[in-house]
Amino acid sequence: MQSVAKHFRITKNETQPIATTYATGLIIKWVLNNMNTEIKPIVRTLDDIAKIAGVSKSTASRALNDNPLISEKTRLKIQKIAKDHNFIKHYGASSLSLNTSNTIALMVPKYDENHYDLVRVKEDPFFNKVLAGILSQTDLIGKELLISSFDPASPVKIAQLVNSRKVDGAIVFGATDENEKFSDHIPANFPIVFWGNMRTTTKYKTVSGNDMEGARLATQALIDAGKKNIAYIGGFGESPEVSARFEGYKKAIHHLNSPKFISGFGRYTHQSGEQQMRQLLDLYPDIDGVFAGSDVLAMAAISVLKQKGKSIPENVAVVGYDDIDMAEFFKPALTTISQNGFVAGQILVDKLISIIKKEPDSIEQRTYIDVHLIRRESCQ
Amino acid sequence: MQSVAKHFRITKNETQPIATTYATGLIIKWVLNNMNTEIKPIVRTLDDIAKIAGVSKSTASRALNDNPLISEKTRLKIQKIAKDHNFIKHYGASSLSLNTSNTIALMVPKYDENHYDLVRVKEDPFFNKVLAGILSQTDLIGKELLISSFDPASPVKIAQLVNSRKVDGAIVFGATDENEKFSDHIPANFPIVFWGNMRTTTKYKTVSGNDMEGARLATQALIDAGKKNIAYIGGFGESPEVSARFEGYKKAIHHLNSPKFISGFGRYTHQSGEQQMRQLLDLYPDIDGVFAGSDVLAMAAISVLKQKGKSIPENVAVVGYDDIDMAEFFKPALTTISQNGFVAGQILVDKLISIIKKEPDSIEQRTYIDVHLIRRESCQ
DNA sequence: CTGAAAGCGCTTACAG
DNA sequence: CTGAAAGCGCTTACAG
Repeated sequence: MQSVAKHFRITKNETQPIATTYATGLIIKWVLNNMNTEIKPIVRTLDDIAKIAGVSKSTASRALNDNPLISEKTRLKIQKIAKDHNFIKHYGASSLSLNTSNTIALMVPKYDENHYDLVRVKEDPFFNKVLAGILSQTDLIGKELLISSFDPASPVKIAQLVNSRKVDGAIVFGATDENEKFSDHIPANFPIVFWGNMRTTTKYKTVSGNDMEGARLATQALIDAGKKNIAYIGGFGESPEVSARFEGYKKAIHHLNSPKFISGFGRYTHQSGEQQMRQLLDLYPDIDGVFAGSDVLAMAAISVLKQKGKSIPENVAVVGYDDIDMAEFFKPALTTISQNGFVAGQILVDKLISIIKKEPDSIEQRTYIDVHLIRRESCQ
Repeated sequence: MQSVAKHFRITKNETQPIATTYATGLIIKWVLNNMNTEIKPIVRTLDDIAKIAGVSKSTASRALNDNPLISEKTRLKIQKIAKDHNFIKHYGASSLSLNTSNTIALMVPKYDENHYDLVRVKEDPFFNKVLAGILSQTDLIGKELLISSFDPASPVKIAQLVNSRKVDGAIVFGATDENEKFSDHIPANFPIVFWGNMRTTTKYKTVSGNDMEGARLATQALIDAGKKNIAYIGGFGESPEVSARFEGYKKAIHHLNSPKFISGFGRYTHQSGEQQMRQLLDLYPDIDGVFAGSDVLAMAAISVLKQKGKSIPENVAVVGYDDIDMAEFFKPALTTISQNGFVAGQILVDKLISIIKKEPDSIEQRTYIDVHLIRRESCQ
């Protein structure tokens, strides 16, 4: 059935069977450690451990799993043997027997709507923070993390990964649309949690930033700084996040003056930010405040404003969004909205675990992470 | 043995056994789809598929694995049945039988030497690019990726993950020291590849940037721009990368003048860059060129130089390293060294797979990824 | 080209 | 508190 090679666990060096001896019922496999000719037996399976300890593999299994049925003496003895032999059990066998993987998946979009390959992973600094939070939390609770890309146009891969029992559930990034593809392949009670606001009210559980509130805070900061003609750049319909930021801006501004805004099509690029700011200044030369939907856009806007001879924040105050690392060191340092991505990652893991464990009481449909205004030079 | 719940694959909705019928030897499990009361049978195992197709599970297994023994007619029939029933095989069972995981690990350091938790994941934009390259390549060759943190002081976790057969091998980030811990737990022929230069000549296989050559190119660009008093900031011993960059600088400069450098202790922070630049100007006021070991340091240096009334690049030219996204939009746009992290990720995967497959001919001990000079305003 | 059977290495209900 | 045995769902050498 299996090849001979299979009987030798990868160990310190190229394993090489030299002799097979039967002693006290235990098959001892000797291996030539070809670096320093040190010879050591290989312990591969629970059965090997059991035979060394002189117990059954049932007992060995229970001992290693801290099953209270086993006496402390026996348990400690077996655990010591396992440790001394660097025994580690076969994950696949465990997973087959228990029908659980002890692993969750992080699914990242292979393409976004503009077909940029893995752009979220490659270019979004916020992704790093969330990933770090997810990793930290999975580590804390003793789970492993699989990371995999998927095509938002055919999310069946997510369902397959769970159905194969390779993972117990999935955190899904960057799917902002609950399209038919999702609804068709993935039921509402599937062990899955989304990062981000969905474009439509969705049946799936989500964790997201509070974009509306963040945008309101940002705009309010401009109002509090005494600004009266406050514009918005960053688009208003491309994604739920963008829509929510635009709504937050309008909410804060409605009693002041009519909204001044420019739609930023496509991505949140520096180039687009410069172009939007120029158009805005042409249309409304009396602007004295700008809320930009991202820090990159804010920096682009500031560079245009400076070119036009405006001083920041005296003539025009600017507030960004995201609090990227650069925001602090930009001249002028950027006032912006910060969301704790690390905490978001931790919450995503906890929420997914609750869903997997079916703890309906503790699972809210929508979880929002806090937003904070970081006040720096560009608006104070 | 197993609970009843185990017999119901997670499916469109909360699974709920309604009746168990025995028909033509096939146990048909009916499930009430409680959203729309649609009723559908569940196909969980190869055996189920085999019975529907009227073949043995041996044949079903071979057909789904495209085994050429099976006739095309039978194969297509079985594959269609599997597809129609959204059948996906149990990963753990497959893994146990084949003793392979079809998965590789990406190990990231939980702590660096200064005990910053997951700083690499959280703050290194280059990590994103490498991760995207790794993901893209594992996807291409049909492997999955597990990402896990480890404590560099006890890398036994890496060996355990491989020995449990949860992964077939590992890409290790951010371990720049081959300390005894590594040597003790992980043999030279272990299926593992490191990102980065090791501090000492190591027995392990590595992929890394060509830091010496990058630094030489950067310094040469300053020389080519006619600069004579070229300084270096960025430290010279903290890590192999930093050492190599310092060496590259010295190599390019040796015929020109005596090296001028400041050690940057600790992390490559903006604050540290400003401090180093101030010290350097105090010591050598006649500096006309600066090679900074990172773009962040270069930006910090430029901000200090501007404060001191220097114009860039006329009075002092500056070259950075990394080509972070911001480098292009900084004023002045930064001349810098670029390494293709995405390609590095792809190479890491290919190299690890070669190691796993034991293709000694095609595996070089050290692989260096290309470095390029990106010429922008700060040095031209 | 196909099938019956053994095996992969765990876990655990059952019996003692 | 411990063990023999069955079972998890695959794969494949062997026999036909």
